[in-house]
Amino acid sequence: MTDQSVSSTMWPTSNLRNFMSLAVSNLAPGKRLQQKEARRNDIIEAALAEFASQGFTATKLDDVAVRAGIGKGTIYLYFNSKESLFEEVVRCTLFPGREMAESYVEDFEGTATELMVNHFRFIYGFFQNEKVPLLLAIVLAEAARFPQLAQFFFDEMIRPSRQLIQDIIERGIASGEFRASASLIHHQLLISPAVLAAIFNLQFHQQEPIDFAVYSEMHIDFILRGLKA
Amino acid sequence: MTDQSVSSTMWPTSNLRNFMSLAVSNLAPGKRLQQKEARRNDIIEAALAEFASQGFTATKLDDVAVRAGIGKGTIYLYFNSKESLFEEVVRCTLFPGREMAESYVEDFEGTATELMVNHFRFIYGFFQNEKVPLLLAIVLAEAARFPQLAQFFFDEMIRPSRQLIQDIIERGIASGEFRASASLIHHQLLISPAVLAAIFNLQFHQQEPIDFAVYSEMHIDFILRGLKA
Amino acid sequence: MTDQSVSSTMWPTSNLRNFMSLAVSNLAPGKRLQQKEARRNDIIEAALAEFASQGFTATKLDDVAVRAGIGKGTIYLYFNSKESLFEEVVRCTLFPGREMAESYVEDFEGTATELMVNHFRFIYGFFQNEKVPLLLAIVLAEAARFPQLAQFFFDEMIRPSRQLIQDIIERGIASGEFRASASLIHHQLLISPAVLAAIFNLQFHQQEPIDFAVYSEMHIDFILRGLKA
Amino acid sequence: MTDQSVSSTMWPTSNLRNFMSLAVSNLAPGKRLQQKEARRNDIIEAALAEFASQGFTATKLDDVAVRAGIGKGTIYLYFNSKESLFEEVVRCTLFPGREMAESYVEDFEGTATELMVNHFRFIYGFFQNEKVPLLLAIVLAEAARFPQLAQFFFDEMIRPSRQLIQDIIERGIASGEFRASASLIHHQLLISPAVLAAIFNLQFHQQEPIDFAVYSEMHIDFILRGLKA
DNA sequence: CATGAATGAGGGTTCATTCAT
DNA sequence: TATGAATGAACCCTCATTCAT
Repeated sequence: MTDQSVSSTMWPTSNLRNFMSLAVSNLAPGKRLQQKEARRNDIIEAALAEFASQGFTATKLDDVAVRAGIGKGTIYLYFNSKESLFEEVVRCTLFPGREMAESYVEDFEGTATELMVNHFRFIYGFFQNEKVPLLLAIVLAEAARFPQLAQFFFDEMIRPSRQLIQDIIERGIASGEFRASASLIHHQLLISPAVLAAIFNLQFHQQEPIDFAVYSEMHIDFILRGLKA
Repeated sequence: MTDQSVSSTMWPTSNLRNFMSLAVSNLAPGKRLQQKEARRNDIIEAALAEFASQGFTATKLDDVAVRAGIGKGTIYLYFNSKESLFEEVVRCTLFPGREMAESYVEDFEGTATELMVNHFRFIYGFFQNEKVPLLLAIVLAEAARFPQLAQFFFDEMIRPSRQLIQDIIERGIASGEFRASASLIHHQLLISPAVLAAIFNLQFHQQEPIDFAVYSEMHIDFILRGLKA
Repeated sequence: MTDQSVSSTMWPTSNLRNFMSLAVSNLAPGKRLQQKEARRNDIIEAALAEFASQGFTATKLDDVAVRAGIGKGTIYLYFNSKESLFEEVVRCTLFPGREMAESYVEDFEGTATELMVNHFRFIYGFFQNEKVPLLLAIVLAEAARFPQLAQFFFDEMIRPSRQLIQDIIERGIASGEFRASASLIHHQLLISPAVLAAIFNLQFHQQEPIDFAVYSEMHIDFILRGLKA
Repeated sequence: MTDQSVSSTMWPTSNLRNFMSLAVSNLAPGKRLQQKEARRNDIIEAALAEFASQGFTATKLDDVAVRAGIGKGTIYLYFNSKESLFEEVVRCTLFPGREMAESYVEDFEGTATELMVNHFRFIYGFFQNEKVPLLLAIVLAEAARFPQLAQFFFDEMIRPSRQLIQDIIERGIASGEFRASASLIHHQLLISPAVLAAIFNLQFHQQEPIDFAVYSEMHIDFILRGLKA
């Protein structure tokens, strides 16, 4: 195996599922505001579930309302439209992962190899939350007709994700762990197998589920083989 | 470098665009049947264009009919529903690529390395047809709501695609070109970067188009690094 | 009385009600087209009834469809929106009157006084069709929020109406029947009592209906007093 | 000319704009009641502005509340429904004009001609307040669907208005200024040009605004010609 | 008294599907 | 066989009205 040296600092993937609720429920000034915030979260959570199972267009706001246990019109007290609700769902679901990854990479002090390994383990952990790949699939499929969403997704998710990986690669090149030509590698080369596997696992799990534990380690091993000096 | 040794037998990517029309216009018994077949193809081609640019739900059968130059009701003489039309479109668009790839791999007589290189060059050539990645994106996003389509897609596209790659890998292991442990590699590890890059190139080409010529060679190089003995 | 000299050529007000149907049912090429045309008229007639009794905003297209004996969606085969349907209703209801008046004035060969008298008798006859004043009231009330309609109404109804009256006045001045300063008179000064009386008669007929026969002659007499040399 | 003899006692049109506020702020028993009354006026004023610019149906109570600087629910502490609020707005906007006109006519001691002239000058001054004609237009258009409003409007505005004009006419006949047959003249004959001109000026001012100063004097002149002995 | 969050019926509009011609 | 007019269910969104705080 190539990933021998991988060490200590593992990602606590177990609590990834609580990202969203943690992220939104800040301290609230008054009781009224607190409730409003809670209600807003209810809607986002219900919408997430509906979008994930129905796709964007096929999702009915009625169903979102029913699932959230509120009236149909209430949604419009919190969001301007179905589309902006979807954007919020994407934001709330995907942002926490990005932020955690960013701060982890920044603070990490081990070797680049270790960091790369841990970063991808984190990614796989994040994708375990089945909503994430579903949203990714929806965005990938419908981005063309929602330019605003496409821009937002590119700026806030794709670009930062690329930056992280490039940073890690640069660090590895500087330390002599990775080959110099690795700086040219497009980050999609590295991350695509994780994204697609997550999506496939959802959409085709009836046909043939992928064993993420095995798949992810093989992927990481493959990456290290491709990068090593 | 790993990618220099690639040789001779290149794919004639230039005529990839004609796949579909070729694939569908099979021999027809009588003249009447021939016309029916032609009409059916017109519809599929028109539907492909619409599905590709609008997505599944947003595509209107009116527009398909207009583009095909026929009446709206005529579509229902050839297809039972919008959904089954979509399935046919997927089938007709993706099958030819599979079949060409299969016969190519079967007949190839060079090294496994060469074959792998050419196979992926073919895949990238096939994905150049911009309809293909869009259909993939749609299938990936909506598979959950079209179980029949998901099953068909898995059986007819994913499984054969995996088989091909595994065959090539086995051949390379047998010849000593690839490491023995490569037989365990999931084919998605190898193919995902091509699929996702194609989709990204469509949905985010406004943000940052990928140079396929560069990307594909880098991808192939990366694969060979990961597989080599 | 001032209107003594009024003579012969009276307006056949009795058939004013048939304007619309006459105006639209042109000869139709094929049977299919004929039916489409008929259906279109059905919708306009139903819409006229609904708009007249409910006003623009309060009119439900469901009700229009029910009254026309068709499905709700059918309306959109003939009109782009509720607003454009309303425009068509206005056009079909008010145009015939304008055109008849124009050709009558042009062809008339008697004195200006006679012409003025007959013109206003025609106007009162036209307003007997109770739909007309109702549409006028709606336009007057909602024009501000439908600029397109306002423009159309001004160009096609108000301006031509003014032109007719000014023509008659000029003719009377030339013949010495009317005072020279009458050329400065705004046409609204002359026509407003007819318009408002028609509207009042509809909206307040429960309170105190106006006897049009008496009112119109008094109005005409008043006009002649104000114009005479 | 007929309009030169108009004399002295002109209407102080300058302060017509303050009618409304004056009219509503009656003396209030206690301080609490005074505040309630003030709040009520705020709502009416805000509603007037909204109704005038949006029409009845298009006016949103949210906007009224925002404009009044109060909560949305508060409106229902003062009015039973949107409709009754509208009635109150009409009442408060149109009443003051009626009352001022009535007392002016009653107290006037000059000739009937002078009185008629001044009365119409007052009317035109009153209509300068752009809210008035808009409310008139709305009432005219929607009276059929608000029978209660129609009745109120007829009793409180139309009938008194007619009475005033008939009084002036009678006075003129008695003094020999007006022809005897003038007693039969319907008051709408005289007042319609003012009403419609005001409405037209609002709804079609983009197309062709009417110069009220000129128009009103021509109208008055026309009336005197029609009435004179 | 005052608030404003919550409601849910209802409207305009779309579009897959049907069927008479 | 082919058509395209007709349908009507469904969806997003609005807003007058209510009521717990």
